[in-house]
Amino acid sequence: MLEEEKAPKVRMGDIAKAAGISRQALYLHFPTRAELLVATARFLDEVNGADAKFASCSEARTGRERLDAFIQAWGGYIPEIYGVGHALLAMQDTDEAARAAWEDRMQAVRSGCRSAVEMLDSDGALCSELTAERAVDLLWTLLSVRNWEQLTQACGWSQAEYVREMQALAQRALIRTQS
Amino acid sequence: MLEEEKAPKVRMGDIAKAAGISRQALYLHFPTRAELLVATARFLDEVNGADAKFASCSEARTGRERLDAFIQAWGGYIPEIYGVGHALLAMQDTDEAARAAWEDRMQAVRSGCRSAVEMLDSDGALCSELTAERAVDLLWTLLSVRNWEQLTQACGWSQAEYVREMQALAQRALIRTQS
DNA sequence: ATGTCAACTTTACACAGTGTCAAGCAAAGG
DNA sequence: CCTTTGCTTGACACTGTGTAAAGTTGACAT
Repeated sequence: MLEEEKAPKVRMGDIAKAAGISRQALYLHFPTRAELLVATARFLDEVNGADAKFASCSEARTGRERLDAFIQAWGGYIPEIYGVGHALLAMQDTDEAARAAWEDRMQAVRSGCRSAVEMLDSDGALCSELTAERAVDLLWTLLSVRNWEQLTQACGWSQAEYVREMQALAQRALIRTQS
Repeated sequence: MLEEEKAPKVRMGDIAKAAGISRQALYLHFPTRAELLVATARFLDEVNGADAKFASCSEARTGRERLDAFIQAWGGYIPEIYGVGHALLAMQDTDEAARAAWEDRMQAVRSGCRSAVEMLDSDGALCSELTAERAVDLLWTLLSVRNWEQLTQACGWSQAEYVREMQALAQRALIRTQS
């Protein structure tokens, strides 16, 4: 349901109905809407084998390979959690639990960015205008779910285009030009 | 009030109280919360001389100058409308008027991006890996309010750093490397 | 002085969605 | 047979938006 266009408008009652139980029964399983969404996100991670996808990144031997692999993995992962993510993002301002849950996931992405940047740095491949920390900030921002949303939704990019262009952009943005 | 941290939580009653009138009187002036916010945005544009700031971009003689000038102008403009913008963004999913109003403003930004990219292109300075359209998509996304928010809030960049880094990034991202 | 109009006030209410609470029912299992 | 578990139904509190109606106040016109 969350993937069907209007994620934030899926109400507790809708979910209950779809599950074939009463709205109240839903509250016997999940204390709040936020926690239901968070649990859904965790469930999706498990089902989709999220860990495995990201594990393959650490096999990369150069920083550049790692950067590409990470963008591929994360970029391919976004659409799978976008439904839940969107719903969670929509309640950031009103719900502390939702904020914390999302923040947590984003910090995980950030540490993925950091790994790639550090590997680039130790290869001596990091763009000379950037410190490692600043490069992490930039990459992390480039790869935000909102940016994916804008590019694939508003700009009409396909998933494959997104990954390809983002890899190319990240290289121009972060990697020292050979000279 | 909108600039004070928790923009989306400013309610009609809060505004009325601050204005020294009753909540109902507010509805005599603005039919809905969304329209009040939109009117506020327009008002801020006027007060801050938004047009003038962007007009100076078109004086640039090279694409690169124009790119820098546009990022400077828009980047400097974001903090001025961020309060209202944030409140408007927060109600995108629930309020069609808010969505349309924001979309409208963002299309204006996009056309600023397009002007800069086209000038770069006609200078022959556009990165060879990019079509003009794709460059516009990228620049527009790079300069999103959400990205500004993430970099200045979550990453702790100062306004000056944001502008400087964004100009540098845009150059690496869009401009053909001299070779 | 009287009338009228505009801007506002107070009070009340409809509506949506979340979350709480309490009483009851039905099937499973010692 | 009795208890527990998982549910059901129904009612309700709360928040915030927006609507509606009746009353007040001051300015200004005749």
